[in-house]
Amino acid sequence: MSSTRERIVEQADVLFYERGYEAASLADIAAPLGLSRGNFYYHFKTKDEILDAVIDLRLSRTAAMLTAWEAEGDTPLARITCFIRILIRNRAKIMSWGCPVGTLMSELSKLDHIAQARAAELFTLFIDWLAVQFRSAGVERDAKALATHLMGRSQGVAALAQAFGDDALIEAEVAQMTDWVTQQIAVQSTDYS
Amino acid sequence: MSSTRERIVEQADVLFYERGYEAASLADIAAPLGLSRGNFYYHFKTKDEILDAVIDLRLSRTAAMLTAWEAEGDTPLARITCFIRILIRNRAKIMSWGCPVGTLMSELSKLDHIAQARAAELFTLFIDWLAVQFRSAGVERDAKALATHLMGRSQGVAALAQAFGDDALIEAEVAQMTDWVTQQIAVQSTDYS
DNA sequence: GATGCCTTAGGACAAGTGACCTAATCGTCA
DNA sequence: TGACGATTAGGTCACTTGTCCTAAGGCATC
Repeated sequence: MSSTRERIVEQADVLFYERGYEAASLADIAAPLGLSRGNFYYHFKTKDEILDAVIDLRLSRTAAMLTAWEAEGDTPLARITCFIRILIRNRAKIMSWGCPVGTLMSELSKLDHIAQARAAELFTLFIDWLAVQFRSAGVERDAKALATHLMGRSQGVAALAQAFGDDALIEAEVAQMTDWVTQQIAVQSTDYS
Repeated sequence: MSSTRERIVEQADVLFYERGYEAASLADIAAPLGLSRGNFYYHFKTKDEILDAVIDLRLSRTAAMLTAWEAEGDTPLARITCFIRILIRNRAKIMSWGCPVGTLMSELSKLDHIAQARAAELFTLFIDWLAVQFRSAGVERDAKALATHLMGRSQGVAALAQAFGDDALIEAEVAQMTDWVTQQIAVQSTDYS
């Protein structure tokens, strides 16, 4: 039983990603749902409220994905690899519309939108989780910096993939990122073990 | 003597960067120039034509900057460092509005805009130039891949800087990128010299 | 001074936007 | 069945958008 409100949020989530927040109109969201444009006001007072709900949805989905990765990988390296490999798993979407987190952040920054800070939490969610993984791999000191670095690397790959639509580029960079993580964990554990 | 057309393009360049292509209206561009909105039609038939002119402007400015770097640095490493350090030189703008190239590409992708391909040339310009530098440093084989990698790294740093507005993050990553380049050049020249 | 071209102002236009209201419909419970 | 609250459709509102037209201004040349 998906309520109308939930369906609106899910459709908005898709269109905000594929077209951008501003370019996606309420009519665009309403049409595929078979809803009239006007009754949005019952569920949401403004378009910004829909954006808030979309960010909430993404935050909870991201959190769920991260906990799923905890179970999926039995070593820190395996879990971090789950993160890296979303670039490959979602490569088709990324080549078309970029990273959902990065492109939203970018647009909200230019609009000076209030939701900017909440959208940045999506980044924080990933980075904090990665830092936990690095720490559990024995990297205590630079865990946060390594996590941020990895997040940046994946953002960069997404940006270039979107620009060039290049499959091979993604795979090459993913391989490099995996090597880098392996090396970081190895170096640190020999240093401190 | 800057013609009205040139002033329009320069103002559009700024606003397309700070607000985005769609969000920047013709009225926004006309107002600070003291021009009436209507007479844009004399210089440009459509808004898309203004975008083309802006991309032309950016392409020529980028090309000029790259040749300036050729003269500025006397070693490949010094020249590549010029590239890396634009992240620091433009850090205030980057933290507010991201990378001009990356954010434009991202927006045009979502709009399925025809100019997308031409905007990607901005990336190519940088990458080709970087590849030349790597080659002249003795790195023959992977020059293109290293150049692309470096471009991606800087895109990632810009994305995170925009999200978090963090000065230290930029400096730390810039230092890492410089180290990485030094290492790549050193490794290759010992391999092949 | 008169001619003619380059340039500009100002407004009109249809289309689309988010916001908002009201009347009607639906399902549920008494 | 009747009533009531939750939900929706349909339409209006003021506003902004890019596009486009027309009349007038500016300015050099003859």
